[in-house]
Amino acid sequence: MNLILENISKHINLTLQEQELFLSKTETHHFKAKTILLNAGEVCKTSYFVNSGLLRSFNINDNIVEHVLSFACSGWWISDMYSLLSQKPGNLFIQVLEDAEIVVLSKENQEILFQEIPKLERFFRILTENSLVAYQERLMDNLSLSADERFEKFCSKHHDLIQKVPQKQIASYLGVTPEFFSKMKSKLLRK
Amino acid sequence: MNLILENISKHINLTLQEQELFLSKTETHHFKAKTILLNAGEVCKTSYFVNSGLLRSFNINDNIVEHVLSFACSGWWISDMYSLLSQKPGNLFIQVLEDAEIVVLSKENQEILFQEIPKLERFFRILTENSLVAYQERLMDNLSLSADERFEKFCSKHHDLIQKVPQKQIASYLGVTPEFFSKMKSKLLRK
DNA sequence: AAAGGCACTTAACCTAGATTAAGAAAATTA
DNA sequence: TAATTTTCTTAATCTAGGTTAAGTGCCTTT
Repeated sequence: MNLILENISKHINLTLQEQELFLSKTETHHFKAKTILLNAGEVCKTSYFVNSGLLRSFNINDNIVEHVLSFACSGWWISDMYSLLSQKPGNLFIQVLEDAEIVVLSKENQEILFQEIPKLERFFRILTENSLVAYQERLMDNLSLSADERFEKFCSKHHDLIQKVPQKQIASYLGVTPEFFSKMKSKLLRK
Repeated sequence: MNLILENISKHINLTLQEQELFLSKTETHHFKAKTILLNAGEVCKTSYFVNSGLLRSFNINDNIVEHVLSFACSGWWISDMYSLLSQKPGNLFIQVLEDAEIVVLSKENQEILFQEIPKLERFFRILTENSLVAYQERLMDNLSLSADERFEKFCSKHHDLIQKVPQKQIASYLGVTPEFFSKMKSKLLRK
């Protein structure tokens, strides 16, 4: 079965016609690793759902330091919510880290779908709620935990990503430098 | 006009009957400063909308250090989203900082309202979206800005709160100790 | 009005994590 | 396959921000 429909069906029930309508408003594309799907400074027009492969969103500070906001692998959505909602230029990049099959949903079509299938409003509300809770927790972790603790939590929560993501990007996600991350990791391994 | 209805009308249009129905499902209460509305470990059953006064949510680390997740003054909602959504015990406290008039909306009634007035689903989706965007930005700020920079940003964004909130709590919100905050503040004033 | 407790300040000292730099290993590309 | 670029490691040094502690002033509560 289709991954994105499976995903939706966890929260709301769509009829077969609604499922077809939904899919007809999306496009599925393949992208090579390193492809930039969204540049900082652009207005974000789409949400991306990952069928396979791996993506990340990040910004660049003072044209030097990258900070990873999120990773997205199979079954996850990714976008620049600020820019998508406000339709103003954002400061996030969205990049493919591993060759990926992506379902693309434009903002226009999303709004059409909200009209046609009001239940979808509920689905995206729930998605957004879960995302909000996750960001609140991550913020509190950054306020209250040491780098070690954040790393351990990341490991237990995102075991799948650790194999795939270059560690400098995990470092960035956790809020430490690659050098410190390396030091920390070898310290933890020695135990 | 009623503040909460005014608030809602910025995003969706309710008929007079719908407005009445909405209000009939809420309760308005007065609370004294220092009142705890929600304790860590409890399951959160309600959202709070602030008509007047000031609230905060925070957690306590290792039974010692408080970390402020959010403030809420007139016109803002506050709750423990994790606990409210999952109906599991949360780890946030919600506390009144200044005598407050609060509109209380129970989860049950919120769900009844979603049935009766499906448009409300849109309203709460938008609220949640805006909140998500704000937390993403705050997280990125914590990853990429120095304490000074976060403080300046806080000042320009929440000028109203600076007068009202004890500075040790602003320090906690920014992720620094009260001692360091005091040092930082006097350094900035000397300029 | 006194007493006790908070909130804030200041200062000395400490440490988690940053910076710089240089080499080794792995992955891309030609 | 070699050449080139990235990623990762290690180590020395540095600093933003933490900790501890002592003192001041301001609310509460009685």
